[in-house]
Amino acid sequence: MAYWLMKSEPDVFGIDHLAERPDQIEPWDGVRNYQARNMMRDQMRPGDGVLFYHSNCTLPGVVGIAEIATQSRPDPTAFDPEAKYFDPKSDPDNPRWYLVDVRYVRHLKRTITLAELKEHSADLLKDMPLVRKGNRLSIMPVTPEQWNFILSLE
DNA sequence: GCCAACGTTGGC
DNA sequence: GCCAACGTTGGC
Repeated sequence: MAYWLMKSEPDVFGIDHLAERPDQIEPWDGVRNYQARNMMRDQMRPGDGVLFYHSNCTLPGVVGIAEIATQSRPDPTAFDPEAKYFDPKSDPDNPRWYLVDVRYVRHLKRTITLAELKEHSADLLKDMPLVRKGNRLSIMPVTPEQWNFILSLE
């Protein structure tokens, strides 16, 4: 079982939206970055743990825990000309983009802020892309050590 | 294959 | 709203 961190903008789709979904599950569509795609397509497995991160907001940070609910499958929004993330270069016979379903587990008791996590960017979290300047990766692997450490801050 | 231009992310 | 950092695109 592996661990991940997944970013989302709370104004668009935050942890509260996930918790309020029927079955508390949501397809993680719209990812259009190859590194992030490869992780979803090739490495994520049902049951993997997810740190749910809020980005582009007043208090960026880890706000909850989710889990991977399904194996990856092609992202249908890439084939839909009406969809925001339509990609004419993605062919149903040879899909370019993939998604997994994400299931809500729980809110954290408080937000573990990016500022707090950055305090550990020289030691415990030094290999985590999240705490590096200019990082834009929306999905990243988390080691068991990082997972345990971050949640110990709760 | 190089690289400038462009668009997006996301903290602040 | 600003802007640094970065990924992608497309001309050559």
